[in-house]
Amino acid sequence: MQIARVALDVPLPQLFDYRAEGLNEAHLGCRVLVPFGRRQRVAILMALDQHSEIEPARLKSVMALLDEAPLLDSGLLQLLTFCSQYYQYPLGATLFTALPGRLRQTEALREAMPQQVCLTPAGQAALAALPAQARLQRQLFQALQQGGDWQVLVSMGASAPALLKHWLTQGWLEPVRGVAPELSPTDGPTLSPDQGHAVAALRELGAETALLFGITGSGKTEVYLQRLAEVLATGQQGLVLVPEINLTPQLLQRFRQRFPTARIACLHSEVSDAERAREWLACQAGERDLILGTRLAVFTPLPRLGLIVVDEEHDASYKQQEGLRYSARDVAVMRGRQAGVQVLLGSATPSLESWHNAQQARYRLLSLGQRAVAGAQLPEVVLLDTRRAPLRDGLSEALLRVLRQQLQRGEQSLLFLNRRGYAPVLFCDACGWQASCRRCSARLVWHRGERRLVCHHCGWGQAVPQHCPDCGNQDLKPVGSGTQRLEAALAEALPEARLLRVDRDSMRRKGSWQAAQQQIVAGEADILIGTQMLAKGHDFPNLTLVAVVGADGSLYSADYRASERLFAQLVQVAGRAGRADKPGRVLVQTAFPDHPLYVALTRHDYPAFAAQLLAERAQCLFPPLAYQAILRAEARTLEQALQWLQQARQLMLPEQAADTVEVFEPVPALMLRVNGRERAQLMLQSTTRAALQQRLRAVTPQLYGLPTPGVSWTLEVDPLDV
DNA sequence: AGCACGCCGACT
DNA sequence: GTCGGCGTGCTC
Repeated sequence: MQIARVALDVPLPQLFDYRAEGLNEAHLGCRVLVPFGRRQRVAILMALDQHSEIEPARLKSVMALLDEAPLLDSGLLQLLTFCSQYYQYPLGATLFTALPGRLRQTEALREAMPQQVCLTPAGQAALAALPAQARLQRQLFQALQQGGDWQVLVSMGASAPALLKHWLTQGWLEPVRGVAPELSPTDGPTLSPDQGHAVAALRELGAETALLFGITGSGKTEVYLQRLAEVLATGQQGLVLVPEINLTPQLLQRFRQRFPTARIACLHSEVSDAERAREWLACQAGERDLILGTRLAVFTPLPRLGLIVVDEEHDASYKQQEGLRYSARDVAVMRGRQAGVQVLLGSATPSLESWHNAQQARYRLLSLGQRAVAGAQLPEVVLLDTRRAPLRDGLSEALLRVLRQQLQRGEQSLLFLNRRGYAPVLFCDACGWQASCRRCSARLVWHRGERRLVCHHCGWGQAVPQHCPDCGNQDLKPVGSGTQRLEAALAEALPEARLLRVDRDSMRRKGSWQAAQQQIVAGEADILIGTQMLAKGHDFPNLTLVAVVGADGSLYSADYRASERLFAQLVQVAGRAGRADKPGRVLVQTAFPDHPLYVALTRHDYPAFAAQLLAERAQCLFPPLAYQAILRAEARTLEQALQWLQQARQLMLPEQAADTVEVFEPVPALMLRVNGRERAQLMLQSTTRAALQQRLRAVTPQLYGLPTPGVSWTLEVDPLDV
């Protein structure tokens, strides 16, 4: 009896056995339909065997084979199996996260329709003598003489879809395999010496990982383009990952210009399900040359993969924060190693992980020192010491003065504050009460425009109270500033300035971000007030000043990664100031002008800052000098969560004292309550990745056996937030 | 994750 | 007397 071992999209750490006839090794990686519980589910065939541990009476049979050829090739299966192990996430659930939604479900199993079809010789023969009254058929036949676009053909008549499908099954039509066009990249600009050197080095490097370290404006993208051109020219596929969908349109445009004949796939979460499935299949069939996408694109099947680029590799959005908690950057490196292709990580402020790897010569470090455009200079960074200057609504007089000058000169300014709302705290002077969320251990943020207090963690909101609920005091004070308060303060201080606030609240409506960008480029705003959203990648030619306020909060945060992130953010937003012909300036309002982070920032010296952070991390034994995994539990009460973790800890403790994995005591989470559930966590740490992995492999299967009364838990390997 | 089964409160 | 709450257990 033949046994099919299949993976299902369930959070269970095992595979399931079914009886199966007529399957062979060539079907591994194909989808099958199986009965599971009371329903039928799609599964992926992982192995064939003659024996099963399951007693024969309990074995059900595979109902159908859903694919002729494997949906996941052996390389991807291997990569995903590795991910499942590394991230301690069930194999079935891991495989299914790599599939586009359309290909995961029982319904919508409809064959993805081809984009282009043509008549086969058999079709020519069979359809040549159509009766005159079969008008639609004759029309279709006529149209098909030159080969046809499926969408166009289908819309030629009401019964056209059915007819065409019938002809396909008869073998009278066949999908046109996309023919790889001659790839003739249009000439790029002349490379700077640094760029030229980097491209040459990458060409020699072979299947290794390189870290391209280049300051803003040094032309990292041009290096990617050159390398991609070389890869495409040999008929291979290039995979380019970007952190956010916001960044894809402009990069896509640049790719289109440079590679006008390349077939480009765009894969990110805003592409519709149907489209994503279609593009995914086209990539798999080798009918796409260049793949541009966000983190999920790292799992795209690419039979001719030749190069992986990870742009802005330090960006936290490469980390998935739910389900399979993978880092697309790390998976990309893994995939490159496994597929024998080069991986190119690029950043102006590399993650400490990657920087450390480069220092250890695990990655090849390539630096782009100067700005690529001749004459362009780095913006001057000036610190505004606020220790003696009084702030009004978070703004110093010195800053207002500079903004006024900008106005007079007719140049744009950007005021950067990474905090939405009017004020992050609403405070009662009389009794010390603060507005806080009922469901989370977080303070409510006052949104003045909406006249509401909003929790930024669970979204819960309430009207602003007229008086203190504890003591009745009517004078509740906003403490601290968000973008709304800055906007209000500026409107008062600089009434003639045209202000534009750009944050998640003001850009909620679809298309408003695009409209805002046009407005900015058209010079219809003098001062932009914005969060993170404004920091990334957008070039506004008339923007010559970036002012940063409220950054100090991240300097002495409990989160040891906060300063690393702050530095990256400031470098990024500073990069918005000034372009080729207009020098830019960056002002940072701070009470700690001597802080090494700011000193490094004024000197544009990432390496010095990174060296200092690495020294700190080494001293405290934090990543990247240690490897971590975190086990989180949430329950109705903290006690339940802690108790469950305590049990888990007993399972996880080392068997021999000499083991190098530390299992810390469970502790309440920094954000104790979210959404009415209380959370606790337990940290595992080791100085070697192998030891940590070994322990996890030995121990996580047992976690599934632990009774979980009212407790839900997750395990995260290489967590970013601890 | 689904989806059953199973045992206790407010409703036609 | 039932409808339905979600606690517990299973899926080859």
